Amino acid sequence: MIKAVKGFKDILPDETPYWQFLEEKARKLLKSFGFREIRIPVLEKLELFDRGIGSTTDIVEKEMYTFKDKGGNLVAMRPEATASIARAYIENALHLKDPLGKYYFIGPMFRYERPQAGRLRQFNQINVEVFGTKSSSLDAEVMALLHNIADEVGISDGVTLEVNHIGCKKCRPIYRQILINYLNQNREALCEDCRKRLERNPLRALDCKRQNCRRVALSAPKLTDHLCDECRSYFEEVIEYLQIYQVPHVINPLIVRGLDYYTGVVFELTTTELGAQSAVAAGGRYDYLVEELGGPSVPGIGFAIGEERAVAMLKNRKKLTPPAPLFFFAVLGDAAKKKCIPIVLELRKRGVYTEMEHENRSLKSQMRKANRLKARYAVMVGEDELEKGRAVVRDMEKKEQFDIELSSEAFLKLAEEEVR
RNA sequence: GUGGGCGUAGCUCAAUUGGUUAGAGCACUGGACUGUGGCUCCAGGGGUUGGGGGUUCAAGUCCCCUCGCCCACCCCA
Repeated sequence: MIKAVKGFKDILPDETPYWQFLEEKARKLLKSFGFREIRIPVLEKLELFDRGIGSTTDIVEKEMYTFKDKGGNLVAMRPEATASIARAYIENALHLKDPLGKYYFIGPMFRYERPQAGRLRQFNQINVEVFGTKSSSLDAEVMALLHNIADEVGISDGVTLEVNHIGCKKCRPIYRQILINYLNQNREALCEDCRKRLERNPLRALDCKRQNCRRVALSAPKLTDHLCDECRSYFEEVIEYLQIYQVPHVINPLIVRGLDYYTGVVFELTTTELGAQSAVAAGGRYDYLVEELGGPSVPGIGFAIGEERAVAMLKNRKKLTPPAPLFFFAVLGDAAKKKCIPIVLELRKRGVYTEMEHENRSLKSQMRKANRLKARYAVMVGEDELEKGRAVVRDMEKKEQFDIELSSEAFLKLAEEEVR
């Protein structure tokens, strides 16, 4: 048997209603917040992620699906969307055309990791990005959007929005040095990985999950205490605006992003419902990304929602089922079938979900199928009905039956009554 | 990449210290006065017990290898 590739999963029809629900709610809110959909390719030049995400990040170092195409170009399947969207923004000179710069994208990402609960090699994200504006109220608004999506989907009771500020080009290097000095003093207590991080990306030692490292991290100099005046007041404003936007949140000075392009405000939507994975969504400001990718000096902010994770939470609290037909046409014989097809077709054209039996099975088995599909009405048409030009309609819920004219008009009328 | 756990029917699971033709529930198909679902009853289809090798008179059960899945580390969405 040929099976799917490790870490790649089918999303079966029983599950897609949850995905549709999530995406519909998200799209609705995104639209009302003024975001427009953008669609980016799966494949990009490797260089984009190297420069965008950072060549020393875990994602780029060991998690990318990278290969040489037949033309000899080094390409990679996107491990995240922001770098691609920034590339599209630059390539299409959207900074000159689009006064808002608000985009969203829904699609799969690829990272070569060991799969486990809440973690796959192909996973889906809802990505939200704003280019061109740096403003504390906008930052709060973006988080408000995230909070509203969680709320609308019905999972906000299980999540916490954690916020932090990781400094700018000026103050981060200063803090970085202070942190390096502190970590060096506590070098003995750190795990091997964190000692490596010390050299390459000391901030990430702060969110190491090992006991000892956590202890060191907790008493480490706090980034928020070392922000420059500009960053500090900006962060204070963001927190103030979060209150005005009525977004529940906590400040967590240990939040760090794993991607190099983040600067300033960063945030995570976390939960305890997903095994070892805690982030349902995460994001932050990336004010130098566009410029670093060769574009104009344009700031940005965005976040990504992990759809699998959001869906898992949704499933924990809501039962969604596939749509059930309003009519199931149980036909006895070819003459009946031929008579019903135009009616079924007309109903479907009018948007009424209608099923019809195609195998010439017994009425009993057709009724069983109607029941299994949870059809509201079973419509029985056999020789008698053909003669009279009327169909027997059984209301499967009320267990009552009656007969109506065998015409699309009669069924449409019944369908309309059902809507009311 | 490193650990740990688990692989028996479509699904959830049984199968005494190794011991007859590997069972059950659910699901599926058909039937219970021939044109009526759900409940009940009856019957039926469906498994080279993940794969390979070994030990044994005898292996789902023990040993080895291999593959797969899950969980955790790590990392993150």
